[in-house]
Amino acid sequence: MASNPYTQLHRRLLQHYGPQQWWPADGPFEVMVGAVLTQNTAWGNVEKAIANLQAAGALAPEAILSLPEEALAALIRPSGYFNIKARRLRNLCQWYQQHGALAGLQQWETTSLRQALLGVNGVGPETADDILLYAFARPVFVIDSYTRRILSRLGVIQGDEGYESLRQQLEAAFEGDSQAVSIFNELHALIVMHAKEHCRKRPYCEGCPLRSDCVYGDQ
DNA sequence: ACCCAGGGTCATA
DNA sequence: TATGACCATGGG
Repeated sequence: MASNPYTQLHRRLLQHYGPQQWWPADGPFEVMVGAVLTQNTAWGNVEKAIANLQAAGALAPEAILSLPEEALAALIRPSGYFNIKARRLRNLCQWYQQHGALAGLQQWETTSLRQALLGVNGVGPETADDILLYAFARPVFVIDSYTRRILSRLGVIQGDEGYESLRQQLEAAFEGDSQAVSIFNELHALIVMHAKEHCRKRPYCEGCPLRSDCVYGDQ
């Protein structure tokens, strides 16, 4: 297996934090719901919203679609942007049902599935890739602001690359690796873990695997 | 009181 | 194509 800055980052983070076993959800559909709800939102708030949906028996596409949008919005209120996200959840559920739910969608090729997801209003690149990787186990790397930040700080990237460009760069680094899905799964999760559990609380991560490379905050 | 969080869309130039 | 406004709750 090739050694490059990305495989090294994966190794360093994995050794320090251990396997993350993402996505924190019960099944593919719940992954999809979480992917929409977590848009620009702290995960803790998403958990509350999902708990509300669960308690209301609304953690299924039919249930969500049968709910008045206003009622749906009320349930997901803790996750913020609740009016917009209620509409986005509905869009996603409609799309999901129209294409034969999980069984139907699983048969699509990754590229087609990605394009179709991006066609849903409210599903952008990152949300689509969350769903592809964590709900459909496709070898797609999720680029988020943390990834951009860390790679930029490590000097691996410029920082102003477009989403597609970055994604393909990351995926190329693991080209031919039969464990790509598993590695992409872990690396994205580890990057988020690293950002959440360590660097946000301290300017310099004491004992963190990125050491002095890891500087959060401005500049 | 301020800042940010596991983004995305839409209107404008 | 490239900015800017907007969406909104909750924790540090």
